[in-house]
Amino acid sequence: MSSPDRSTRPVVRAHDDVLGYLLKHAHFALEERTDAALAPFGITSRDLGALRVIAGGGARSQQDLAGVLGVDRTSMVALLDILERAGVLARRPSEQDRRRNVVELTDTGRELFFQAERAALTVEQDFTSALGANGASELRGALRAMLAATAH
Amino acid sequence: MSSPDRSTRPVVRAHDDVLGYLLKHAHFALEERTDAALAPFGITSRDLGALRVIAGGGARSQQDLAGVLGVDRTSMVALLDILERAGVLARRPSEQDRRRNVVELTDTGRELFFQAERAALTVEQDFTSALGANGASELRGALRAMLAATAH
DNA sequence: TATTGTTATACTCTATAACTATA
DNA sequence: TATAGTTATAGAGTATAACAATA
Repeated sequence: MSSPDRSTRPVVRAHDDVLGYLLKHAHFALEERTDAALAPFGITSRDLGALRVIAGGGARSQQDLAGVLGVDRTSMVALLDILERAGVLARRPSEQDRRRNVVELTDTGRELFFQAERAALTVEQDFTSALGANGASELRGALRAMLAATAH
Repeated sequence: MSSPDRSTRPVVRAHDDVLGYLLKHAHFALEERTDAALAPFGITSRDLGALRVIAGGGARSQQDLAGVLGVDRTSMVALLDILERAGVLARRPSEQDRRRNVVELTDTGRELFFQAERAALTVEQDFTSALGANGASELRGALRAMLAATAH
């Protein structure tokens, strides 16, 4: 009845109504905690992402790996340098195409990966504990659905 | 019976099982689309975030504003410089404390904000359209709940 | 002496271009 | 000629330190 403008033109949105804000800060908070949990292992959450792809056999070369991780191939070099120097992984030229580097985890690297992954998983579970039993998987499902629907 | 390891030590997770990956890419995709939709207005999604806080009256000084947005006060200067030069907002010394700058939207700035916000909202709605009627608000609720529970 | 806004500087991260070795 | 890895360089973004005005 009065103030029809209230419903026509909404008031300024609060921060936590803005999806971009929520996604950004949720990601930031989770990454912060994950990095803290991974610090004892001497790796970051980004390193763990690379190790996960390598461990899963999802990349046949450094360039593949860079593509999957969404980083430049030149950035990949330094990232692998550090992990190789730490004895976590090893590079060797591919036998099919000697221009390519096959990247593999060392034995200690594989062990490190599984321990670090377990630590990261614990952080995730703690992070989503407020969502209840099904909430976490529903959240993942929603995010997956959005990404799938908007993939160009 | 065979391969009990399969259930004890899970196989390497797929990318889209990792919450951090999902949050990061969802945020990135949304920001990309929002920035594209805001380009005709000459602002970015970060600018819009600042305009939203200013329009909502949620900051009493540049430092306040920087704090709310989670950026450094020195980074705030350049951001406001651009928007002020564009005639979107104006700075004036506070009457209570002349060290502080009160930041306010100009008339054209307020109009720009509402139009840009409407465009951003359309992008959000399109982005979450795969989630159905309640899905989007459930997603926001889940993200809000996580952030609230993990706020230190 | 402490604080706000500002500037100058340094540092990090990433992207671009050029080089090598292989194909 | 084209591609994979590497290196060197430059650019954007951000943080750190120092300065002027005000409290």
